[in-house]
Amino acid sequence: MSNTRAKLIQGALDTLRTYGISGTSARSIATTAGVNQALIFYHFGTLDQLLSEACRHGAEQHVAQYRARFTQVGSMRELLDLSRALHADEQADMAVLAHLLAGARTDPSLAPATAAGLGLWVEEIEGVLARVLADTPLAGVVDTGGLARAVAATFIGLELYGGVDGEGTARAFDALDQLGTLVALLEDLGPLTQRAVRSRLKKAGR
Amino acid sequence: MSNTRAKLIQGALDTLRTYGISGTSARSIATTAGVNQALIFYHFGTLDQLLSEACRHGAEQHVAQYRARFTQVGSMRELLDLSRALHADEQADMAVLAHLLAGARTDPSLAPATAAGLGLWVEEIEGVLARVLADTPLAGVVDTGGLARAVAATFIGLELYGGVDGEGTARAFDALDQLGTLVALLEDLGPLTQRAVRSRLKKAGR
DNA sequence: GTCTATACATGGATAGAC
DNA sequence: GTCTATCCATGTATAGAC
Repeated sequence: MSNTRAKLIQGALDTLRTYGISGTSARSIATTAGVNQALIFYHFGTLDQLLSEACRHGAEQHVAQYRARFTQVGSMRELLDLSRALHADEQADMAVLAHLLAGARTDPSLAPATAAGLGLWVEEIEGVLARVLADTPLAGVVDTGGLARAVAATFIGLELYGGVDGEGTARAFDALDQLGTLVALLEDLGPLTQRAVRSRLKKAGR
Repeated sequence: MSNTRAKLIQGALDTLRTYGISGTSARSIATTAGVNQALIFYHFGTLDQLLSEACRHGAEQHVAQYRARFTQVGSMRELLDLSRALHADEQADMAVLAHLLAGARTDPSLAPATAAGLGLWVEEIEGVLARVLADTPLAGVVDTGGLARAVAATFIGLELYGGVDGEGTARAFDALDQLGTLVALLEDLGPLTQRAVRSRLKKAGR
């Protein structure tokens, strides 16, 4: 792959993360990438297409980078630790996706790539949830795919919220930790209690 | 209050909700409001200030509109129902806040109003959580303020996610419903079990 | 308070030299 | 493939008539 293409894709990701969707333009990306602005249109045709390709590439890269850690997760506690690490990662991709989701409202051509990028994360999260929840009464009761989407959405929201209230965001993460502890307790229940909780969940479930 | 001011504030909210932050400009707002574009600067000075005032006004209005229903909530199940209603409300304010959060990255002058608007929702959610969780072992263990912020962030994320994947968003809401059922079960525990769960939570809590 | 007209900056995109 | 120069649309904001 051409060097300039790579620089532009990285520049697009950096610009989105740093300046948000409304601070992202062909000129600002070119400046960040240290590349002439006209090259965006030579290599990608339109700005949308650069952003779309950057989105796909960024998500693939970062998901691949975290895949090993995802597969290592075997408990609720480890999943919570990984979430904190993901949020602390300055290079993390969730902020990029958040701003592309916002941009997709004006520019629907961004929607497919954004949905696909988010989908990669959802897939990974779902795999972990299915594994971690398997030993709890929640297995078979809760839709892990839906829950994975909710978790991803929470990340998106927290990433944006962090931009205006860092302290509040930290408190939110702590609270989710505490809530996660509740689910973690389910892992330690004896088989008898497990079955009791499960039957009550199914009965109460809608 | 002047009629034109009101039209512009409503126009700003409608434009943000419909076209997102990158589709929101002085011209697009004026068109939506059916008002001359120059009047924005006569009445509000700058576009930022119109957006900030619209944010405050919108949040105040909608929170007030839902306050009665918030105070009626007495159980986890009722809280989940209210969440669905809030999301189904086309006029709802969360999408506006989501796009202002995205815009605040470029234009920091938007941050205070956005944080304040979100704060109104957080306050309301926190009140309900404190009430609903009081009868569960989570009381005193989980920080309701932090949890309220996490809930608000989830709404923000789901609102944006809904723009690119409506079906996925519906699944996410269903899954949260199912997870909420777990917490709802805690309300029905006998006092003895309550204390047992609580002590294990405190022991496991970080 | 409201309108028209306009100044001026920024943004997407292209032409054509190298 | 890359650069300079430029076209043209859109955006914020202001001046001045009404």
